[in-house]
Amino acid sequence: MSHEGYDHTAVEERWQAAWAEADAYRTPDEVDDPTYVLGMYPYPSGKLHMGHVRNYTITDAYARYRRMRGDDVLHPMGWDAFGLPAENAAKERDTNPRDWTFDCIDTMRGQMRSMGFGYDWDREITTCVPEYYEWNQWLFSRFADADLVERRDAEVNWCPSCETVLADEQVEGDAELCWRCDTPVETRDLDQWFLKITEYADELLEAIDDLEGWPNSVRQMQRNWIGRQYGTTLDFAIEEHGSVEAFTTRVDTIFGATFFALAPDHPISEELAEADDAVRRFIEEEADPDGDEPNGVETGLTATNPVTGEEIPVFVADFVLSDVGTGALMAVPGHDERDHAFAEKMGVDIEPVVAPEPDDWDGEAVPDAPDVGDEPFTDDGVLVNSGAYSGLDSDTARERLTEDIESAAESTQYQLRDWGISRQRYWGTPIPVVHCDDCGPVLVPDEDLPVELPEFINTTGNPLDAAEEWKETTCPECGAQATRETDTMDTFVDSSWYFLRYVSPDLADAPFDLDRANDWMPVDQYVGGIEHAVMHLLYSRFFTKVLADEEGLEHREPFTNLLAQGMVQLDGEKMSKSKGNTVSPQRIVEEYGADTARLFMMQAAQPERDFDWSEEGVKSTHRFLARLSDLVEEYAAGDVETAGSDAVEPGDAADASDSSPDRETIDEYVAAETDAAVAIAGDEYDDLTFNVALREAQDLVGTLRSYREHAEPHPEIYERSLDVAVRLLAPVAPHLAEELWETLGRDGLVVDADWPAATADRETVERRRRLVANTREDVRDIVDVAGIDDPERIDVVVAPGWKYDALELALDSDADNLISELMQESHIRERGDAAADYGQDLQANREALRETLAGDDEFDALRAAAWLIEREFDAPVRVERAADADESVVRKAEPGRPAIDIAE
RNA sequence: GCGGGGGUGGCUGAGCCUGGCCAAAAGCGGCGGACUUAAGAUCCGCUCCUGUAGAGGUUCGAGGGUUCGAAUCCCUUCCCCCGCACCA
Repeated sequence: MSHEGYDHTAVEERWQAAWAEADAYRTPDEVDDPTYVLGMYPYPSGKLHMGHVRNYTITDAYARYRRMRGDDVLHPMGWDAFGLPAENAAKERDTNPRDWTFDCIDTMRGQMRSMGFGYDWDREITTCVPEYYEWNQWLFSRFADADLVERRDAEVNWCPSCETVLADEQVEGDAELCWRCDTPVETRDLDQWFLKITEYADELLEAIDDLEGWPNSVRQMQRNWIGRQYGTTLDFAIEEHGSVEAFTTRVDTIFGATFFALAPDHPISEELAEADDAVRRFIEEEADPDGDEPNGVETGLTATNPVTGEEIPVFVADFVLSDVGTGALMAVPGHDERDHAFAEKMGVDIEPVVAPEPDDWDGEAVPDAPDVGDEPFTDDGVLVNSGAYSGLDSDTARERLTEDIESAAESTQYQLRDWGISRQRYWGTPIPVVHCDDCGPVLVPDEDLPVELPEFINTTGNPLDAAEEWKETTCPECGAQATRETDTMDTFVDSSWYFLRYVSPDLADAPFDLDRANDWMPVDQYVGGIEHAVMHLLYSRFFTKVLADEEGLEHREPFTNLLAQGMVQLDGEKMSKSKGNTVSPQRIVEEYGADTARLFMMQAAQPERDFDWSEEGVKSTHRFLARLSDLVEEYAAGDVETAGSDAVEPGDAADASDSSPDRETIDEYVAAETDAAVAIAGDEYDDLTFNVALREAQDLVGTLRSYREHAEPHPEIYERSLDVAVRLLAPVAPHLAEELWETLGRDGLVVDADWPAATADRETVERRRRLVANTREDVRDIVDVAGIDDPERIDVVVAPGWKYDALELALDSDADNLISELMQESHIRERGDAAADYGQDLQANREALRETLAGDDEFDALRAAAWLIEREFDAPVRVERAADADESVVRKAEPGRPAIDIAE
């Protein structure tokens, strides 16, 4: 037989063609509620990388598994095709973003096909075509109808050289340089379009609790991001400037507020800067919000504490951020780390007003004030030095103070900001707005959508600004001359609802077919990188909720189960182009085949864990597939001697008098292991723990190889087991599985085959395997320790029935004296000393006793596995019942542990 | 700092939820053997220490604890990774 492996290129191309021919992955519109399996669609950057391969292998394997289980499956793919890299690439190559993007898509689609990913390509979507992005515009209008769109001034990163806005991620280093041209980035105030995601902050936060199919890490990251905090707003009067609102979560510490601080860009700070040089100098030169050190400048003003009436100094301080709370805070150095540090530096008073709650506190007494000179006390406790509020616990004090202070009100703050979607770029969805001198910004009417992108103009700034002809239009309201909005949308808008478009990708009069979406959504299993934990996943949840409220979608969450897949690393480091430590999927496919790449990745680790790419591992996987291929080909070619037709059927156990392990017991062993593999692999595929499922499949193949080597396999059992092994591997190695399925003479495609049926109780399987493994190990130990070079015969003797009975009794019994209880059973008592000895063993190990297989089951299991021992030691093995064996040997046998006697 | 996830034998990596069958799967690497003219592939073993009949000892980051019994449960501590963060 050949050990060259198989011709993976030929096999893979052949079955890719066959699948296409058979339309194997098509999900018809008529199906009721398919299992929706989705991988995050890629940005078409040019080529697939290993991260993509892993991501899409996971979804593909799961989709194939569900299909074999009989589900209708929806498994689509598309392209996140808008984005700045296309503009840059177009400039570099002197082409345009559209052509470049479609080239990339063609390449990547081809690579996906060569990986054997089974997508319904009839549902392919591409976000950069007007047929898609017109619905971004339409949705923008619906959001506007629902009062969820706002245009306002915002501060953005601006590169003066590229003349465009940069995302935060595109500003590099502490020096804040443009990622493209290393120009220092400036901030600019621009009119920006926002989607009011904060309107949904509470629901987005609270519904996280019910996302039980999501990893905790992602759930927690979203909670942090939304950052809801309950507290109190209240006014401090600043002389000459009136009242200023501050937000605090610790109004219970207000008696210890010894100064007041304003953000450098707070309106009052800016006002002060005009008159006060020191303040101006601080704001312009010293303030360093990114530094560790809190800096500030005294304004000479005072603020009035609304409770105590005390006048406290007002500072402008750089640790106060204008976008947190109200940009102004009451500072309590006795009970806040940062305020403490600042007070020490500026020489402000530090007063303790909360004491730790004493262990034996009666709920009323006022404890001694703690020493907060060196360290603040930041926990809740009992109020001290707080007038009438002294002696209250922090919680109660917060409630009362919020009630009692006239300007105070309970207030909830969020870290989540509204979503600024304006981008001053070409390659995105034009925001469907026209600016009219008289009417202001006006939405483009639905019937005029889509607003299509004009031809790309290679220019330094925003090409849309340069598209004079395109820009000029008329106002939809008054008909006057007007100009188009030149901002395009953040590409996260595209991806916030693309999973709905797959339901009806060609629909011309709505973004998605509502009835079908109601049936098909939510996505049952979503798989993607952790880098999207917040942005994409939060925006998608937001869109889904808005669509539920405004458009009749009957689902409020888009993704039931989420898997954040781990990274593919090389030598413990993330693969990246800049480090040059990438492994090209294309090379792997050429060298070893797609099935090898897929199988290697899936068996290397749990899908959510990082793992190291290993060329050795790939080779090993490749050899495994070659061995499997050989095994099946050789059988199909009739090169395997199989037992004749007079062979005993499985389950038709050999008669008990025949105690040597015969061929038919081997058949039983193989049949049982096959059932076990099916049951376990199925459970594990369900849980997406492909690594464990595949281990079963690989072990089964190993067993079958031994079977063929050691015995003349029973034709039906052998063929069924080969058939099962092929099907267990089909979700992950689909091409070779098809090839071997055909070789075995099966009808149809394995992709359409049923998952094999088998009943096996996992616990029993594990006990059986454990018994066999332990027994083999014991034989090895004995042979080794006793220095037996060439065993002549090995006897394995199962314990007598009464010991199983005694064990059973011991397990059930709660009597103090087990022995007397056992001796009440005449069939045990009559064993005399042996019974007493065993009884004592049981008594001594009372707590550690474990249920074993029944005696007959142990006998059968050992007989079935005897061939493994024979093969290993090249000696005949007799598996005997106690009654048939020598008493001196039997004595050592216990349930779960047969006696072993080796003759030299 | 807060939150999340980890630390297992030469390496990778299961096991931990649901304690005993765990000196701890599997793969890789290493060693020995079979096959081969040889290499490769394949197959059979070994791979913490001691041991002439299945035993004993010491191990799962460290230290305590619970338990008849801990890689597994609890507490403390150290280290690594990820996310958030002068967040009022």
